[in-house]
Amino acid sequence: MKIKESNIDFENSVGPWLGKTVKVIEYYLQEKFNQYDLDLTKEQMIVLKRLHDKDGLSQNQLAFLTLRNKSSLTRLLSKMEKKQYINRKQSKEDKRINHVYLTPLGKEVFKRTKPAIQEIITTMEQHISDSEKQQIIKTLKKIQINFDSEIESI
Amino acid sequence: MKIKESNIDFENSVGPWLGKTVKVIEYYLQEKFNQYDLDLTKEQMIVLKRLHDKDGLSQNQLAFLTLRNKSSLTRLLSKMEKKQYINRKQSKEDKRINHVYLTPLGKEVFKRTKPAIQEIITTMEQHISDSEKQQIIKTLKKIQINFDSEIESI
DNA sequence: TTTTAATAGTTGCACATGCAACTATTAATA
DNA sequence: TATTAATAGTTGCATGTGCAACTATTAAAA
Repeated sequence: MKIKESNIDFENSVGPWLGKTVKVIEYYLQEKFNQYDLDLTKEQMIVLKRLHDKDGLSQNQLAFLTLRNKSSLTRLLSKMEKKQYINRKQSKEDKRINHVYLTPLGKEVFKRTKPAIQEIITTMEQHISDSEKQQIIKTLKKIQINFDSEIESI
Repeated sequence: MKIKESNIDFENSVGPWLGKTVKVIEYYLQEKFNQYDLDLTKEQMIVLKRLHDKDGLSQNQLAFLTLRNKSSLTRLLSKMEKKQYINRKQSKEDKRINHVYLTPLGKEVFKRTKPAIQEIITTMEQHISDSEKQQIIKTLKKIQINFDSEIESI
């Protein structure tokens, strides 16, 4: 008689599927950027996008919006500043704060990402209906909320 | 009269949702490992898991299975070897190949990850029905296939 | 008002990553 | 068999990451 094993069904859990999917997307994204001769990492693209939405954000706000540690953002910005995509300006009201602005070059580079991004979205969402798309987003939101409420309760 | 803008709906695309969800999961995962006093990164955990499934894999196979570059795996293994979780043995049939084995310590550490992993899965899948779970995995598979066929055709 | 907190950003440290060039070894071809 | 090509793994280089300690500045409390 075989005793039931209490093995964890890690493989059939959602986690690994998510992880792999994201890896595939990221790989393809970088590929596209290279095809379009964009001197840009996906992380830097996200920063450009946020600044395009709202220029002059503080580093803190930018770190929050792009879901990264402030130290990580500091270094990301340093590289982008060296490439002349952004610049920092110290706030006059509060000297602790740096406001971050897109340069004309930064704006132009962001504009040039658009067709690449569009292609990626098109590729990704092939054969996926609109309701299916809404459904997966709904589930992803649920997962995030599951963790959020868990983390807050610590 | 307002002309329709051809802006990309990046925000409502599935990509960013996936990215954020994975970030949240990874954060929580590392948190749990610390709680359980596991001297382990999530990447190292995945290697342990693969070796637990099949001991003695080559580095090449392991890199493929864990979805990473072989150079990245080399360094991951070096750290794990230093921590005595694994060891490399050169193949006698083909001296280019290293077989990777779990040490007793590695096995023990992997065993100790199980409750942590179980908690994460439980948290993650709260309020998510089984059919919903099957649905999201199905959609994720579709996305992967979308990219795979795109990449192959290059 | 002086002292103490909190906040914004930077830096050292350790980790993880992909690409391309490299070494050693094995397989394929001339 | 000698030469060439392919393969497995390592290393240099540049990138990105979080944590904790640090500086400078501002806000709050004694």
